[in-house]
Order: sequence, then structure tokens, then C-alpha cells
Amino acid sequence: MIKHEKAIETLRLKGHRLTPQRLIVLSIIASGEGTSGDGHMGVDEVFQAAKKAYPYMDIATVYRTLHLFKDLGVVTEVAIGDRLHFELTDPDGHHHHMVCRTCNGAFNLSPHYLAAFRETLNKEFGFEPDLEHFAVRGVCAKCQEAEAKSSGDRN
Amino acid sequence: MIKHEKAIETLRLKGHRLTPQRLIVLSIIASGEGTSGDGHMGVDEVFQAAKKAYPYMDIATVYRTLHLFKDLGVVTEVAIGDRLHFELTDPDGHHHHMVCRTCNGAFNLSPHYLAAFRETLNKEFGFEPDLEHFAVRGVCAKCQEAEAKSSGDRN
DNA sequence: TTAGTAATCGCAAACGTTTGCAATAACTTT
DNA sequence: AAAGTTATTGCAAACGTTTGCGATTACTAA
Repeated sequence: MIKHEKAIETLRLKGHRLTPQRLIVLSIIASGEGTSGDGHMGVDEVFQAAKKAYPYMDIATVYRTLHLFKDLGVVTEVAIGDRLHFELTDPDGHHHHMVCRTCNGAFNLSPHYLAAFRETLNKEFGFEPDLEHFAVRGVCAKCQEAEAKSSGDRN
Repeated sequence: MIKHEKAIETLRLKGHRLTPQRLIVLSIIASGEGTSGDGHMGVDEVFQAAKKAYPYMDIATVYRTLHLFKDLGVVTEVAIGDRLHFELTDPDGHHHHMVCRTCNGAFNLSPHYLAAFRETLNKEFGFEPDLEHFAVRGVCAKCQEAEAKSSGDRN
């Protein structure tokens, strides 16, 4: 059940080297033990965890590795409140995100909901949108309630 | 036809001070003479122009001013190829953007195309998306053609 | 008109991220 | 198994952006 074995295969197939640093970062992302509890982790979370496994780990390497993984489609980048988070791409459970601007919670969104939108852009403008991963910001149902209750204005 | 008079009014109404720096930044954004030719400008473009009008202008002030304007809804932020661009919010001609990942061109998109999407998120999840301004990345029709012609792969 | 006050500024330092470069190490070939 | 090639690394410097702070200045009230 080594979840990220396919990712390693992808690396090798595209001619990238299997360095300890990359494997460490990969396993950390795969474990997904971030503070958010949503399976995605911030760069610094990854870095801190990686240093424990390999004290020489450099933050630049973490960034380079995450970007490589992203380009390979091995991990997916989610913008959570201004900072980037990363999660292992799950080809079977591919999903988008709704990110609440109030509580920074991330909710999954099935690709189905975007299909119509993509088709429209294609037909009307010949524009092919990048919707491999997509995040909408907004306010989730819970925070809308809370806001309605307190009905105080802060903005 | 002082296009940004309403913006100045907004500043004053919310109790913000009308400093020369703010007025300069505002008029620069309003002029919209960016290199992109699309009416939006990068932070450094704004900064360079502002320095000409007021040599003591500091880049931090430009950032603070743009963020203030954005919070007030006076300007709109567009992510163009990793860098933020800003344009005067035009309440009459409100529009979204399609940003081509290949040529970095920005094409306007009428809000109409997002209405259905918003409604779905609302109904299905009770999620209220921020779609005041929205930018989809992708590849425009022209670049798709060009790519098809060369048919070389790079990624 | 002047004096008081608080927001705003310029500066400099800090932050998160990216990049250039020489040293290292993963892979290939023999 | 050893040597060669080249991607990758760690480091340090640079980049774009944000923030803390004391000095300045727009506004308010007298």
C-alpha cells in the first residue's frame, strides 16, 4: 500500500534522479500530516518535517522539489489564504477546492461542477482553461451562519 | 471626465486620508498606460511612474496603497503570470479575465459566464464564492494554433 | 489660523521564494 | 567495480513583498 510508488515511477520515467531529498519530501507529502488536517501541507511544514529526517535539508531544495512534483503532476498545489499548500495528487479521487476566506477551511469540489464552465469557454472563445486543479475562494456555509449571527461588521 | 473622482470620494467616505502619494498612484492606475496595453499595470510599473511624479515615493507605499485600494474595491487585482497587476475597477464594465499561460495575454470575460457556476455552488454546498473578480488561466485560441503548428513538445 | 492627533510615510529590516554557482552524488557506460 | 557525465544539492545572494518604527503630515477641532 505504498501510496506514492507511482510517483517514484513517474520521476524515474521522466529521467529525474531519485535523491534522498526527493524521497523524503515525497513521503512527507504522502503522509499528509499537516496542521490543517486536510491532507495538504504548507512549505514550511514540509521543510520542518524534512529536516528531522535529514538535517542538511535546505529550504531551496524543498521549493525546487515541490515545483518539480507539481510540474510532473505528482503533487497538487492549493492556495490557502495567500500561502501555497501541497498534497499528493490522487488520480482516483481527483477534486478541486473551495477555500473559505473566513476560516481557511478547504472543501473538496468534484470536477463535475466545472465541466460546463470549461465547455462554455471552449465554445465561446476557443479558450482552453487550466482546470486540472482549481480553487475558488469564498465563504463556507458555516462561516456564513456565524457571520449572520454576530452580524457585526468588520469590513 | 475625471474617471477616478468616485474613487477619491470612496477614500474620503471611509475616513482615509487623501495624500499626494495615494492620488498619484490612483491617477497612474486610472491612466492604465501599462506595457500590457490591457489597462492593468504591474506593481513596478506603477512604482516607476509614481517616482517620476514624486521622487520620494517608496515601493512600500505603493504596495500599501494598492492593497488599500483593493480592499476598498477601487482597484481590481489580476494575477498575470505569477505577478499581480492592478486596474481601476470599472463598475459599469465589470469583467473577469482569461489569462493565457503561453502569451500572458489577458482577455475579458463577462460575469454572465460565471453566474451558473456561482448558483451551483450556492445550491449544492451553501458556499458563496468570491467571484467579484476572477481569473482563469489556460491557453488562448491563438496560442493553441501556434502550438498545434509547431507541434513540438516541451512539456 | 493654529495646535493637537492619529493616519500615513520613508526607511530599513524581515519575510517567503527564487536563482547562480561551485561542490556533490545519482546514474550511465565501460 | 570504477570512471565519467550531468542533474541536483547546499549555500548565499537576490528578488518581490510585507512589516516595525520613528518622523511627518493630513485632517479635526478650537
